[in-house]
Amino acid sequence: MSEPSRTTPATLHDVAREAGVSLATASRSLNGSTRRVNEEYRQRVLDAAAKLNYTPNLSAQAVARGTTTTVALLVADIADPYFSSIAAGVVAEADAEHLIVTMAATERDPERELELVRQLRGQRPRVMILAGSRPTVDRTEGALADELAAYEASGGRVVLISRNELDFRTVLLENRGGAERLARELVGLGYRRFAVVTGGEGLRTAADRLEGFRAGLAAVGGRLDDADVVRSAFTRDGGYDGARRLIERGLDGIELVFATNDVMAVGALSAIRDAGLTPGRDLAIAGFDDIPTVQDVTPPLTTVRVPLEELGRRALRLALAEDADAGADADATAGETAHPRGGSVEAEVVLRASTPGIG
Amino acid sequence: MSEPSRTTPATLHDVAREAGVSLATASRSLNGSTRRVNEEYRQRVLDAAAKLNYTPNLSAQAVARGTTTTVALLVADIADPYFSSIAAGVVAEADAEHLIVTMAATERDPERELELVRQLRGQRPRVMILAGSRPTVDRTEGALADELAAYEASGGRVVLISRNELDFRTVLLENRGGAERLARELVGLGYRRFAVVTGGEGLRTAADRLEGFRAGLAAVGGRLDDADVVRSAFTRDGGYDGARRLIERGLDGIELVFATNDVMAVGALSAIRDAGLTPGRDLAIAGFDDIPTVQDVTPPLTTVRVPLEELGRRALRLALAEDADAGADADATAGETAHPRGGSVEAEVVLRASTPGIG
DNA sequence: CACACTCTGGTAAACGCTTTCCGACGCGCC
DNA sequence: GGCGCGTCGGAAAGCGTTTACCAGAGTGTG
Repeated sequence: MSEPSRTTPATLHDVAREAGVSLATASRSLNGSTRRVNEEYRQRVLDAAAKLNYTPNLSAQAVARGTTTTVALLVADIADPYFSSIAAGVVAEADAEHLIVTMAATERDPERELELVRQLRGQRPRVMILAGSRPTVDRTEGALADELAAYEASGGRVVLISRNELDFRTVLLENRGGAERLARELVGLGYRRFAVVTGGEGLRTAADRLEGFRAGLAAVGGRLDDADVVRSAFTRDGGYDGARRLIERGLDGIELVFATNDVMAVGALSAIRDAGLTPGRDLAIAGFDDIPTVQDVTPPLTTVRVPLEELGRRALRLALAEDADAGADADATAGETAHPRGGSVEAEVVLRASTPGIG
Repeated sequence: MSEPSRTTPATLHDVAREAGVSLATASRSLNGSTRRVNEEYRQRVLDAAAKLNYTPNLSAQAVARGTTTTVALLVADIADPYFSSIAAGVVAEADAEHLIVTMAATERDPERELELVRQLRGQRPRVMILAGSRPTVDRTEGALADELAAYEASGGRVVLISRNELDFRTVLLENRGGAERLARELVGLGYRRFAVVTGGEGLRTAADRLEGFRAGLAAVGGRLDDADVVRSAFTRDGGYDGARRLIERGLDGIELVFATNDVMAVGALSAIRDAGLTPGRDLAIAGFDDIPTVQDVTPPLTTVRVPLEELGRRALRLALAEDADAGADADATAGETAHPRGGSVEAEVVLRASTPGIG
């Protein structure tokens, strides 16, 4: 019991010695090797490992096996409910697969994103998941694509979430379709004049949602003037700011403002209220994503539900599934054959009190 | 240009060969070694590395150096704004220190937490941060403590966030004090009869907040009957449920309900509204944490502001700082000497419309 | 009873790095 | 001109694993 509190963790070597077997046997007993080992030895090893509180050194295993159990996840902002929900999904699924996830935040900066990808590549993660879209035009895009391609060439798997601008496995969000249906439903409720508060710099996701919304309105006779599309940061404060500007400028008949994501919508909601208007009555509002919050604000927000956590799970599954998929030496002249897309996660319009029926 | 798209990432060996130098020189050129290397060689190595798109294999470095650049973060639930904000702080700080953070979710299950700690230990992370308290009484606590102690003995650093029940470095949240001041302020506004909706199973954080609240009330003559403390899950739905039960049972003079965290408060808010009451007027409500959402609900929630992201940053800084701190061989007979605490992050009462002045 | 198998332990060679140690070289000094 | 010293490349020994390969034992067959 006078354990001298050794300062370095037990190594496999220690376990082997303690159990009186060779390194190889110890290794074989402790992990799922194809080789069988005598039950007695096995037990001895297990006991020794328990006694020494042995944990395999993952780095060493990675080096020896030439493969890690890591998945890297890149999001724009961890505190944003959109991303944290996705992350929760990724982590949950990873856990089920005994994978470990490392996370980094791009802070919506393409340069930073590129930098992080480079850095994360050093981990040799099994898969790399990039969530959150980047500007539609962006001068680092080529570099990012190259970096990711190099990563895939070396056996890694890239999955993009809701950003189809690069040619990799992607789980798509039905941004366009969801927004289009939302537009139709809103017109069905009697709304005619719309405004949009959306993310700045042409984020792909925002652009798709806007486009879908436009298309939906066009189909059923809703009106959205270009002047009534205001751009701002893709955040809560951006939403607040956008709505404020809209109101200050004069609503001039606008009945409903569509914020291209819920955190913006929530900000917009507060802006509306702060302007002395009653959201829902004086000015209706709708968002996109269905983050948990929107059920608890007043009025609850009409939005387009996206199964965010499922999005994350799906992304990881897609990355892993393809391992089987890759199968034969698809390596050869695959050439132009696009990567298997992950299909699209469907979005569902959820009408709530923020867009009461009118007329 | 007929690059045959090699399938394995460039290794240091490749770089050395390409540059026409030895492994040692290549290694020395690419990382901050103490040894100087001839500028010409250095440049050759750098060029070769760039040309081959070389990224050092972090696992191999870890094995060779005997130390990683990883920090492990354990939270209860990634999608919960409380934890995701803390995580954002940890990640931000880690990034500044060129550390990589790996994240896992305990899902509020002590067994799972213990399991994760064991698993994560395999990574040999430089520091391990545990956020979120666990039940005050819990039969796995001893095991957890042992596991963490073993980890520290092997050179790792444990930091606990807002859970002082174990003897490790800790960033404390001023739960008790904050709640106490909140109670005083509320009584100052004219409230006398209180109820509390709090987390079940005796979570430490929840318990401290309740205790502080009680103490504050006691000091200034507020009334909180034991029967008016309802327990539920420490989540949004738990808050909803708790408030609902309270209301169904009959308010009987209760003027204000204090939810021991904001996500519960938000749930409670909805419950109040769903019960046909007007929050703030018929029943006031206050929370704790000041998560972003509470400014956007109606009415905005009175709460106790906690700088969550700072909490995360602080935790990591504490872990790293102590490296210097540990200094001499504090190893010896430190014995009862408590770990250096990280001090307490202060909490500030924020009064909002959900608790208007009365009387 | 020799022989070909199948099993299963152990030995040692990887894996991709870092770092210690050695030795070559250039320089200043007495 | 010999010698001590400082500088800097390279060879090689690790780091903690896994795994290819070998060897010995047991088993069934002709």
